[in-house]
Formats: sequence, C-alpha cells, structure tokens
Amino acid sequence: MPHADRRLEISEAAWRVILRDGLDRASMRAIAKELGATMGVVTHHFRNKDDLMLLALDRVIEQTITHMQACMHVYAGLDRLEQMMLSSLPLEAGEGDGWRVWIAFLGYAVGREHLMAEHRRRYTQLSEIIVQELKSLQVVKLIRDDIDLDLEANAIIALIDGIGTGFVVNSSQFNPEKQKYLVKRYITSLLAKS
Amino acid sequence: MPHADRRLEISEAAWRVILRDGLDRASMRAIAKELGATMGVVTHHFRNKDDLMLLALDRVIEQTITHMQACMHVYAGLDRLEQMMLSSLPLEAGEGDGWRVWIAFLGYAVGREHLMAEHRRRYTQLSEIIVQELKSLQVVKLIRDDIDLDLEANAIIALIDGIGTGFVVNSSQFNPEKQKYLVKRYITSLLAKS
DNA sequence: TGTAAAAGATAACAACTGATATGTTAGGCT
DNA sequence: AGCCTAACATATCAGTTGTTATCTTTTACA
Repeated sequence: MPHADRRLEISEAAWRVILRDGLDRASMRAIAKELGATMGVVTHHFRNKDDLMLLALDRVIEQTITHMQACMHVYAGLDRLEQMMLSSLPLEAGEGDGWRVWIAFLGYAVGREHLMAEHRRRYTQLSEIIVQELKSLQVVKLIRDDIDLDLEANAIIALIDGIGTGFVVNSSQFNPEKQKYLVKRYITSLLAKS
Repeated sequence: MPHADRRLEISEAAWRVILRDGLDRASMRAIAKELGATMGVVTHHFRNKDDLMLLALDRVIEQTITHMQACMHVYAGLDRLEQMMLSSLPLEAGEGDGWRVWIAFLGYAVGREHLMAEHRRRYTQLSEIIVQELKSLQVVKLIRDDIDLDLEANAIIALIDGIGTGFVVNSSQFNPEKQKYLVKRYITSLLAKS
C-alpha cells in the first residue's frame, strides 16, 4: 500500500470537488486537477475509482465516530449522551461539509446495493454504541427503565439525521441554539421520573 | 408542450432506472431502453436532460404533498396531524421507493445550488403547511401554547426525514408499528396539560 | 555516489455521454 | 385525396469518462 498520507490528501481533494461540483462530476481528472497534479498521481495511489470513493466515504463516517468517541472520554452520565448527539451535528458554520458529503454518498448508494450495505454497516455500528450508552444510563437509573433500547437508539439516529439533512437543505432553519434545544428536549423525555 | 401523459411515462421509466441502477447511471439512453423505445422519444418530449430530471424530482415531492393533503380532508384535530405525518412515511412495503428516489435527488443536489434551492423551496412549503396545522391545534387548545411553531414544524420534518432515511438504509429497523409509535409519542409530547 | 524503487507525468484506448440533425411513419383535418 | 404536424427512429458529433501502458523524475538507502 502506497503512503497513506498521500491517499488522504487525494481523498480530501475529492471532498472539495464533491462539495463544489457534485459527486457525479468528481472524476479522477477533476480530483487530480483540484490537487494540483495529474491523473498519474491518482492512478498510482488508487487501484480504481471505487477504491478512491470508498476511502472518501470511510472518512466521512470515521470522522463522525472519532469525534463522538472523543466526547465519550470527556463527559459522563447524561452530559455524555448529550455531547454524543451534539458532536454529530453541524453546530458551527462549515461543519455542514461532512453532512453534505455524507448525503451525496447516500444518494449515490441508491441503486448500488453494495454501497448501501456499507451505509447499513455504519448505521448498525452507530446504533450499537448508542444502545450501550443508553443501557449504562438505565443501570444507574438516570433514564426510564421501560425504554426499548434498540428502537430508542434508532430514533436518536433518526433525529440527528433529520436535523443534519434539514441543515444541508436550509441551514438557516437550525442554528446551534435550536439544535441544542431539540437534543436537550429529547433527552428530557427519556429521564426517569423523580 | 407535447402530451403530458407521455412525459409522465418517461419520468416513471426514469424512476425505475434510478432505483435499479442509480441516478448517475440514468442516462437518456438507459431511460429510453427501460421504456422500450429509442432516444428519439425522450429527446422529442424533453428539451434536455435537466428538464427530464426536474419532472422526475417534482413528481417525488408532489406525490408526498398530494398524499398529505388528501389525509387533511378526511381527518381532523390531533388525528389529522398524526395522519399527515404517517402519510409521508414508508409504512407499507414498496412505499420506500419514493424515499429512495428523493434521497438520490438530494444527494445529486449537493454541489448544484439551483437544485438544492428547489429542495429548499419544497421544505419551506411543507413547513408552512405544518405550521398552519399546529396553529389551528393551538387555537383549540389541543396542544401547548408555548410551542415555537416554526421550530416545531422543522422538528417534525426532521423526525420524518430521519425515519425515512433510516428506512432506506435499513428497512428492518423501522417496521410500521415502530414508525407509528414514534409519531404518536411525538404528538403526545405536544399535548396541552389537562 | 550509484542504484533500485516509489512517485509522478503523459499519452492513448474504447466506451459512453448529451445534444442535434435528419430521416421515417402515423393520425387528424380540409 | 392531399397535407401537415406530432411522434418516433436512426445516425453522427464532440466531449468526457475510467483504465492502462509507458515514459520521466524524485527519493531512499547501501
């Protein structure tokens, strides 16, 4: 495997082309040009285009999960759940790029079962993390004990996805405060009655 | 403008190609072949490819809104809000196709501001309908009067989007009962205290 | 310093794209 | 019948795509 750093640079150039021109116009030539190089660089570091796109896609979700797990080490209890949810959202301006690329790839996966399976794999992975988080909150009786953990985890992902999608379509409708409010309100609905 | 019926047939063929092969592989030749005809049919009824895609996209959202407004005439009160939300969801098997095509187009709109603006237009339209519905429920004191209507409408759309997206990625996680449960639970959180 | 491998550049390829021009057929109207 | 227009078919165009092979340059190491 050639130097991983160069591969990352190329995948970042791919991101920029996708964001500027669209995923279907992110040809290997356009990506090389964005990088300020020729096609030879791209073909030397990637077997084929699918190989390149797979890395670009991986970096979207890996970034999310990494960011999320970083928050998990800092916080605890209900704060941790809140931060996990907030860390995925496009709170600050410019953080919408990850969401835009992700949506481009999700749309690209329609009609490509193997790519959709990759998305499904990541969804399941994310769901398991949240289930475990909810379970630990249930053990210490911070949230209700009659919660269907699997369903609740999927509902949380649905809420985050919905907000992220809404932000991509119309960023003005979800400023950071509104995003935080929706997350906090959701968590409140899970609290154990005291 | 040539016969509208034929244009609809072509746009339906486009849907089938998009669902089977992906949006970026829905070439005019592939669509014509799916229709059982040649390119001449497509070029005769559509100015260019954008014209075709615009119609295919319009039919996604128009279908949703039509379906929603049909429910609005039948039900009333809180039931009406519930039905409005449920009517957009992929409750029955095969109803996910609309969602799949919509997601394909949303991903396609990344990097194409004029297409994203079209999505934004529809989002706003949908939001206004829901705001009006919530307002009428507030007037008759069925839901709390301290609700930020704009934010709440966007939150409802976010929930629906999230569920729809989750269904497209992994249809097994949201069977009809779970979808209904999430919608009902959400509506419950809006109820006026009695 | 010499050399082998990695990195990159260039060129060519067949396949496919959207657009367009032109040829052919069918149906309605006078 | 004659004619005209919509509907469709066919062919061709330049441009772009991913892939591959073959060059040149740079880098690392002995």
